[in-house]
Amino acid sequence: MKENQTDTRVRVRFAPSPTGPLHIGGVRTALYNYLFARRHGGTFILRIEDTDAARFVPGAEEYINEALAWCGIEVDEGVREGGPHGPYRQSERREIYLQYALQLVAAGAAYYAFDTPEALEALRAETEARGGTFAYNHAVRGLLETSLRLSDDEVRARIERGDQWVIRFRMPEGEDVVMHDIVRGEVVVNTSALDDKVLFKSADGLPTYHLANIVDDHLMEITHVIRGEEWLPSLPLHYLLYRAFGWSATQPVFAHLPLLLKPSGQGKLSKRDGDKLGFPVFPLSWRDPATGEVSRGYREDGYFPEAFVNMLALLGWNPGTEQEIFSMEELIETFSLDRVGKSGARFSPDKALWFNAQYMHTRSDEELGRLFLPILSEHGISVGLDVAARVAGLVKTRATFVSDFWDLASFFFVAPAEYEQKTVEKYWKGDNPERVREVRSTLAALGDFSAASLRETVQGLIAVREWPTGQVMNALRLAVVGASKGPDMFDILELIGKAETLRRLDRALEII
RNA sequence: GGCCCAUUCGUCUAUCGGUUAGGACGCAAGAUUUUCAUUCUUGAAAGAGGAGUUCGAUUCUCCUAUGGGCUACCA
Repeated sequence: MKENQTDTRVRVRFAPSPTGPLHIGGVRTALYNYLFARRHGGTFILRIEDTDAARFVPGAEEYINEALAWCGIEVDEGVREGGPHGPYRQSERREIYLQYALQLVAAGAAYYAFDTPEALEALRAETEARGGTFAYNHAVRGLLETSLRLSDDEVRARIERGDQWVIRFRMPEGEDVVMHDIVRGEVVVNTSALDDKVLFKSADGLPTYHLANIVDDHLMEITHVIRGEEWLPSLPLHYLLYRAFGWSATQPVFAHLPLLLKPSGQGKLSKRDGDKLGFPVFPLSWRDPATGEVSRGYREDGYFPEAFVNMLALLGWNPGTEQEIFSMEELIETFSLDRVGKSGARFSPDKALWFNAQYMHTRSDEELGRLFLPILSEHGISVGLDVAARVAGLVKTRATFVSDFWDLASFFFVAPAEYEQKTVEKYWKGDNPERVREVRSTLAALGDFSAASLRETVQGLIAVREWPTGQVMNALRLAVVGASKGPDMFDILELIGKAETLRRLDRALEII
């Protein structure tokens, strides 16, 4: 694959379950699939795996679409986009799975089981009471109500009279399955440790994940399965299913991604973590339809999608160079699965902040001004885009989020209501108030109130009077801004204008 | 419990047997600056432990420890 960088046959899929909002681990999986597809000129498919009706959550599918779109991950084939291998929602493909399950039964690779969930539960409890661990496997399947033991007539009769049944995979005994994974290398598992997984259930007429996944990946001609490490334990089953179907030759290549861990390192990041961790775990905010509980999202927290994607891309993958800032295009050019790490990564909120600040610095003043405008109007400030953009440009190196702008720049629009005590003590002393008074009268006589002119005038005055620059400038800043912060003084003065400047100086001279 | 995966600074990571173990975030100090930032420089900070293999192991093998995943008629 490394040599063959463009291979239009590359087909990858992101296959989430609509059981709630996608968390950042899921977004990362989608991103890696997308990058891999684009890198090789292949196709990125979005397949909705809704085979568990009980866990379906309204709005989850829309959320997935919106989250991917926000990240700039474009779907080539999917529920919305359509495509030659549809439908792309498994609940709409239900007719196709049973025949495949039956094919496996006919081949002796699977069998009917009539045990009720209750009976199984009782068996499990009984085994555990004896200190054992229950597994539906080669050791017990011969004892249970299955087509392996029952006669064909009995099986047919039970099905016809409406008994519930499932089809289970007949896991071979004592066989070493040798698997290959792009990120992990060779993995060997002996089948004796595995159980007979349910493939299809009559109760809802739907397959389980394992069957649906293999059948759909085959039918959709998926070439590479890139998914989370939590799937590694079921890889032997999947290998065996491909073999039982006779599809081993066209079986996809697998890559299991390391998990994203909680910042504490204790456990994988989960949907339920919500924002209990002090940072969002979801790309977009989410309102739980059942509880009404709202979880924070990166978008609503003010992250730029490019920064979010950049941060996520580097969590588990690295280019092998020291470059850290990547546009989507650069990621596509550089991404490769063999540079994906093996160990789980803890998510670092600090690094996410840093990434956003980096993107903030390179955003144009105009774009930031546009984002600043609604915040200004929330504060009752009505100005043009040009002013908002200029102010944004002056404060952006101090900000991580656009939402920081107001705190950093409110003094451009509103005179200080109070003066920071610490700064008053430090700079509003000695001759400083008198000096400010003199600056004030000089400015009052000044015609050209541009930053350049102001700089020349004030610095000229300071030089002539032989004042200590820092003292005067800081006293001036205190009077105009109210605190010891902010951009260049002369830029501020130019922006607020002559009248407002004089007003603020007068007020400071009077009050402080 | 069983099976599987992993293990380099606090965190994300580089290293494809020989390096002063590199970078980034965060932290500390300094420089620049009229303030706050930005930026730049510098610093502290790591190979889980034990056996092997080898002239030589962070790198290969094994054991232990620790962490994680899976072990549903969920995905």
